[in-house]
Amino acid sequence: MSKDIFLGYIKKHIDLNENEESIILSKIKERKYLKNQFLVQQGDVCRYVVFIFTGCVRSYHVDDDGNEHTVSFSIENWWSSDMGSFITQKPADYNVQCIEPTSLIQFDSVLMEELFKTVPKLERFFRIISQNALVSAQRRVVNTFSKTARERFEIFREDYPELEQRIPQYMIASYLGVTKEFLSKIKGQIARE
Amino acid sequence: MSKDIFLGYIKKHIDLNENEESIILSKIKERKYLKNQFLVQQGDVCRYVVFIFTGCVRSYHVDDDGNEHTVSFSIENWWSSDMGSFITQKPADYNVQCIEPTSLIQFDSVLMEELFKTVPKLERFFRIISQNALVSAQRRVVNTFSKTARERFEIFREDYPELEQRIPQYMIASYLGVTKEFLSKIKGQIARE
DNA sequence: CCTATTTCATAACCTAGCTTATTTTTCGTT
DNA sequence: AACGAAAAATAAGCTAGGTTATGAAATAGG
Repeated sequence: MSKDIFLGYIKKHIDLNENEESIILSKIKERKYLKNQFLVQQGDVCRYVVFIFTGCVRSYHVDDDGNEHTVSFSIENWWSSDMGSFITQKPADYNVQCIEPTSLIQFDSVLMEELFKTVPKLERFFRIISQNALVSAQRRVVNTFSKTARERFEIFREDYPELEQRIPQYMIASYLGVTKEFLSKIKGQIARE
Repeated sequence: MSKDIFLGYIKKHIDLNENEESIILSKIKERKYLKNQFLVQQGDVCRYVVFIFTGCVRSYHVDDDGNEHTVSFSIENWWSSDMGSFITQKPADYNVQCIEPTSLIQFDSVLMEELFKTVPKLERFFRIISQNALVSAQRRVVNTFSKTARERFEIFREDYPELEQRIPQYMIASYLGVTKEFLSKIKGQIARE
């Protein structure tokens, strides 16, 4: 059952005894979203951190010129949120939108603190998760500065091989930090070789 | 005394009782580095996470073309490390170098786990710290994509007003993701207005 | 199955930022 | 104070990637 996937995921990073497992299981429940539904909209306060069972979710910022910039794609067994807004309860910088029908667990801040209180080990779990996410965000900054758009695209393909098929190309462009026209040009170049 | 600065910093995020405070105090000690000394060098395994009392430390990656890309500047009351290398014990992606004489606390992984075991609340502390760092790393990615070099420079000046005076300009350029020549041009433009 | 809308490809032209080179300024060392 | 080395300014020419525009292909809804 899909809740067990969640437990399994946690247990990759920390140990849980049976009691802790059952506490966690008792508190979480699955929720489904349709394609194109928003989990948060830029400007609203983000109320949830979610863990995804199936589907795909995109976080993106729309800038003053109306251009979209994708912060992350989140798929099976991964997290999503506007963490900055969730923590501070200030308006979100990002839209978080399902780009496929998506099933997930939704954690609001009350549930989150309740879980931390009853299963303190989860602090450790989220520490580890957050550190890993930080490491890859920093790597992305460096790649943006040190690699060409084409190199970044090739790295994206290697890092997320399945993802390219599931996501419209203009979203990938906005994740790489280039226009859709230029990504199209790059693909043309690669194909011609 | 400078160790108290550290406690005060922790207590901004979590509560500590006297016992926990004294455990922490008993385990940490100050260490000093000279200007230009390395805390880690790219390719070595990173053994420490450090908390800085005074001074300034820069983390930067040198790419295949020999160009430097600054990941972060860390000053008073902030952290520094190559977290990816520290966690995985794989070769570091970054150089971490003092750009001023620096006094700090050095945490190796043994000390870190010992602290987590004796003062489990510190897991929470580091979770919060890591989440905040993640939020600003993601914001930096978006800014890199959505703002011009000049705008990013102005944001840098606002975010870290004192820092510009303490750091050579070419390092700021490498933090903004532009060449030193182009940053110089930007400053010329701004001055001429 | 048909149409409307979204997505993608292609191409000509344009610009922010890079390269290379030279000069000037600042700073650490003696 | 004086010298050498590092840092910063300036400028001419260049390129990765953006803009604008148009048409083709794929998708989704009815």
